[in-house]
Amino acid sequence: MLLNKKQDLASQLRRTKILDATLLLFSENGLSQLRIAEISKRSGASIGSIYHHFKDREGVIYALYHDSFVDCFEQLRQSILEETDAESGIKRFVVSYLQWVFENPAQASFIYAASQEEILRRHQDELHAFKSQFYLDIFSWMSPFIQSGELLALPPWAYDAIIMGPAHEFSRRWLGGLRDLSMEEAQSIIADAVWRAIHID
Amino acid sequence: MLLNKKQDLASQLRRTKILDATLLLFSENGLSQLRIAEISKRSGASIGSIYHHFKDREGVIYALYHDSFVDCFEQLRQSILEETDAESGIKRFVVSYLQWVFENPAQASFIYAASQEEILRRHQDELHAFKSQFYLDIFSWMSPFIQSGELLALPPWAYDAIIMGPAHEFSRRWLGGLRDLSMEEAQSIIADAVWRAIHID
DNA sequence: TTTATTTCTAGAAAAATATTCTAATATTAA
DNA sequence: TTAATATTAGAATATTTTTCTAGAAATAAA
Repeated sequence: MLLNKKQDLASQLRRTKILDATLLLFSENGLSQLRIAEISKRSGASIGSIYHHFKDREGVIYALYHDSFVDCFEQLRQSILEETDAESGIKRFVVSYLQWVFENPAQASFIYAASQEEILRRHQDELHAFKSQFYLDIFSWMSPFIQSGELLALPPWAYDAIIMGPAHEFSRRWLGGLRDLSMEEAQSIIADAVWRAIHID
Repeated sequence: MLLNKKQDLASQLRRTKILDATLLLFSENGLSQLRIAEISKRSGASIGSIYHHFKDREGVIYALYHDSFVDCFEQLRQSILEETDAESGIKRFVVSYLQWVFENPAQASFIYAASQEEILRRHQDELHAFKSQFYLDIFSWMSPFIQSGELLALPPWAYDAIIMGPAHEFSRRWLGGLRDLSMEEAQSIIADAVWRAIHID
């Protein structure tokens, strides 16, 4: 009753076209120059249609943020869960994130740009729920290694800062104009550094 | 001929009042809700006066970004240069940054928010010059320790990611609503982690 | 099938906001 | 004292977002 109706498909397609145009325009001119009228022109959707599907400008931005975000997190979650020892898992996590950035630079830039906006406050609860589940999964993977003394025992917030901080910092710079830096080299250097920071000999 | 004229002082004062109001309004409603008309009301400066001093809305944002940025970097530069051994220096650097964030949360938030904007592209050269000088100073401090084998020899970009990444990641979260996390605890945990990541036994 | 209901589209009208412009005032230089 | 420059003020204009109304398309009900 809910799927595969003509309207659903058309609606989904329109939504996708709007978000595709949005990402493209963001890549060209940045978030603050993103204009509804431009999205309309570029996507072929009327202004009314955009507002119908996304409520307002922030709604468009949030939808694209959300989709990109979920895509990235799912890849990360899968990666780490495939590994069975601490060192491979932690390094794979870092490498996978950088790989996602490498493969999806526009989305990655968009996430960083949008995450600075207050937009997210409006959807705080939904985002928080998603992130919480994600961190739960990661934690339950790490937990045995913390118990066994392979990984440092730290307050929960510290893992994110120590494990993901360097990759985020590098990504922001790589995306922001330093794309000639080798992502492959960065993956190995940063993964090694994180491992030194987080494990116990 | 250039200093202490009545006009310079009054002008400086007005500029300061505009930027103070801007920071306050940003703290209350975020960057995207920052309105020139509001800044005018809050600061007592007319709209014309704001445009006279800052050219346009982005000009106001850039000026505040620049001032905050310089303040932070100067404190960091001083901190590390006061230290004479590798471990104290690296740890002091991380701790000082977190301390600056702790003491200037509004400015810190503003820097993170503004750094995502394309605004900075307009002033890229000026910013780049300032940052380059800063990194030169930091590098020349680190250099002997890299030579002597106390610190890892890495490509230049890697130091920033590894040393500052965790502090930035923590700061963003702390500023974004987790202010009950102990900054003191974070300083020690993160400084230790960075040291493990960057030194050679 | 016919009719009613809901979803979607279109773009003009309205509201919100940024920017420009002109005139007046204050300060500095000549 | 006079001319030139810097600053202020806020109305007028331009840009952009958002709302609104009407109609088309799809679905559900009869």
